[in-house]
Amino acid sequence: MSRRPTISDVAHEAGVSKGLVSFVFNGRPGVSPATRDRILAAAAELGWRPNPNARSLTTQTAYALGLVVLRDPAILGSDPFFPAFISGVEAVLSDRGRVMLLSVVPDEERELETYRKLAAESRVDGVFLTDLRHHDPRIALLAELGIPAVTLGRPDVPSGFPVIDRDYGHGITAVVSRLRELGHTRIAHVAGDDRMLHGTRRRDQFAEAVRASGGEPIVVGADFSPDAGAQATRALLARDEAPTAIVFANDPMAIAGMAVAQQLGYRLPEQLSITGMDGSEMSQYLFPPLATVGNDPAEWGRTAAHSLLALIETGASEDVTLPAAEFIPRGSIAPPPTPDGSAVDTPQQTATPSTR
Amino acid sequence: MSRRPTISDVAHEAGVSKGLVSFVFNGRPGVSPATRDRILAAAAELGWRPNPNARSLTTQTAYALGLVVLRDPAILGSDPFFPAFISGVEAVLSDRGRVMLLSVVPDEERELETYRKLAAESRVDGVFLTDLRHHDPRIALLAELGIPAVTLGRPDVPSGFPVIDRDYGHGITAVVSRLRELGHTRIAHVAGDDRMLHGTRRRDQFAEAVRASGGEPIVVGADFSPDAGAQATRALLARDEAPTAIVFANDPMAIAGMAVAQQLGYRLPEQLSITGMDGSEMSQYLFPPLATVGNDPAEWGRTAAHSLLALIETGASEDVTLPAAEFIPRGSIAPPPTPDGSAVDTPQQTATPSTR
DNA sequence: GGGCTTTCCTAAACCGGTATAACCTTCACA
DNA sequence: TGTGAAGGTTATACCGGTTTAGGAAAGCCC
Repeated sequence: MSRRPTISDVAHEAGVSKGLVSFVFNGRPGVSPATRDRILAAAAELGWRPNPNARSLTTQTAYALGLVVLRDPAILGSDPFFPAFISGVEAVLSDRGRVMLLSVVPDEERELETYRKLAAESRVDGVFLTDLRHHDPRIALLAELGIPAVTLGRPDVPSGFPVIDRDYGHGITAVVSRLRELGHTRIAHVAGDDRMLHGTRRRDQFAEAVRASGGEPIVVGADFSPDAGAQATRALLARDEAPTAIVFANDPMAIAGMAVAQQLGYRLPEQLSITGMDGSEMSQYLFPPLATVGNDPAEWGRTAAHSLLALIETGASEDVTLPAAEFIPRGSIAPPPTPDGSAVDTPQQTATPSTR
Repeated sequence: MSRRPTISDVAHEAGVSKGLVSFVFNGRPGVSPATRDRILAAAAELGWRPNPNARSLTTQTAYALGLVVLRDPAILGSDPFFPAFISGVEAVLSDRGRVMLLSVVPDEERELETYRKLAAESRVDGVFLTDLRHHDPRIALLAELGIPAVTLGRPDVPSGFPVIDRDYGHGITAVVSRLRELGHTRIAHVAGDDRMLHGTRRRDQFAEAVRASGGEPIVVGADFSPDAGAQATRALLARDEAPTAIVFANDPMAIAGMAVAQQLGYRLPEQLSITGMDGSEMSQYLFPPLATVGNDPAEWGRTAAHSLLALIETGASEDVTLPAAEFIPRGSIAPPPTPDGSAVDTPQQTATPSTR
């Protein structure tokens, strides 16, 4: 209804000048305790809070952090990372007087344009860089624009920004070890998007883990989407020597892969072991429950937010390493089918008569 | 590196006063075409864009819209609605000079506090109200704060805000009809969160559809989370007269429900039909593919954004009805098991010997 | 008691825009 | 030829804060 109170209203109410009110709210010394209390009381009574837009003008601070998500809208919904990541960021921001500005863009051109716009309009004090790509153009752009940033993962280009990272290879190695222990020799990987750093890294870590255990990695490319995951699974299972275990680069692909295998008549996990990555909430509610590698997006969010705020407020730029990713074993893995038993129990044969 | 250009820089560069530059960028008449071009050229050369913070001061506009999401962080990740909704909103906003401000809060207290803060700080010009609850306190609060809003769904309390809605009952009725056609008589519903309007509405629409077709609805409460969906499914299948079809109030619960049934030894869909709601991307990549009711969150986003902008910019407040929700039939439904066949093929019996 | 700090406070400029009143030309018209 | 209107432009106040310079009052010292 009535106009929002301003600093002048508070000053008038407390019988002081605007400047003093500002001093109090910025915790600056040189205000007597008595007046301080009077000002705080006046502000509380009027329900006044400093207007960040006005503050921005003089402080050259936007009181906001940005997140620009480049996503094919089609596969956006199946990715469980962002909502949890954002809630982690928010948990930190809510007490720090900053808000989060979110943008979802369909392609790289719009993405870079969005950063330029945020910069030109002084909308944000810093940004989170997620889903790092190879030779990611955002790093140089943000450096040029002078916008502070933190990267989720270590870029493959020179970057002065703090890095938040986690040893994900640890979990991947554990997956492969466990599968080898169970007796699997033909272990395949359905990889994520090759343009993304964590797509190829997970692929490399998988390959390395398999080789380290004396095996020969089988890898087929995909892009983190359930659709690609399903196609890759179909291709793998159509091979002469089909793998007995498939390690998917994320949970949505693994879920789609499980469905493809089941449709082909595979009994899971007896005839095919499957694992996912990223430890989505859904994974434990599948049948069989999906073994996966934990990731904790909310922890990424909290940590990234702390780092970014530290960088902005104090200039402190320190890399943070999150705890190594842990393998979460569940019912979707088992020993491979025995070679002799496979004759009577070939999945494709039992599958053929099925109705769909 | 160098200071961001200001309107004065542009004015100086073009050899005119600040006012004229402002006129040009606000599309006001009374500027000669020649000067107009000169000003635009100068602005382009300097890469200048009006600073929204500064504009806010005089225009009393924040150039931002807000979305406050109240979510138990634990179930945040499994909900595919928000990412797609946001991308729909963004598609509209990106050309309109406004950004989206996102907040994720863990409880109602923080939620309301967040709205108050956004208002007191003039952070947003309007907000989206999603996940409407019974007697939703946000409606009155926003009216009191004077913040424009649009609601996704029709509130059960007096509200002057525009309503974006979709006849979801249409899809639910289609689901029930189809199941009845197939011969199901014991059709159950695993309901969503009772505190949410769409939780109870879907439940009511289900019950009504079943009764209209001459049946007796079976309903068990849940809360949209996979965990609750799994528990509800277990409870239903443990009944003496277990349902032959289960209609879940959203896809994540349906996925969890499918897993529970499969774990109990049910062959899907022959022995149990299952449907979801909200038409998530994942649903089609399951086995069997999950029949569901479409929803198109991105369309909600685009529409809500248009409505909210119209309300803010022109005061136009018109309700919008999206196309009725359509049933998406898929492989997860089939005729119920025949009563005679059920003796030899009782799920629990074949399940018992299974290893886990 | 005069000079010097210190403490507490105010006035005013400033941030980068918008909005308004006023000004100067130019031109049409009587 | 004087007058008024229209078109194009500038000067300036203002939005709601922060920041700086400076001033009044009180305290300290010798």
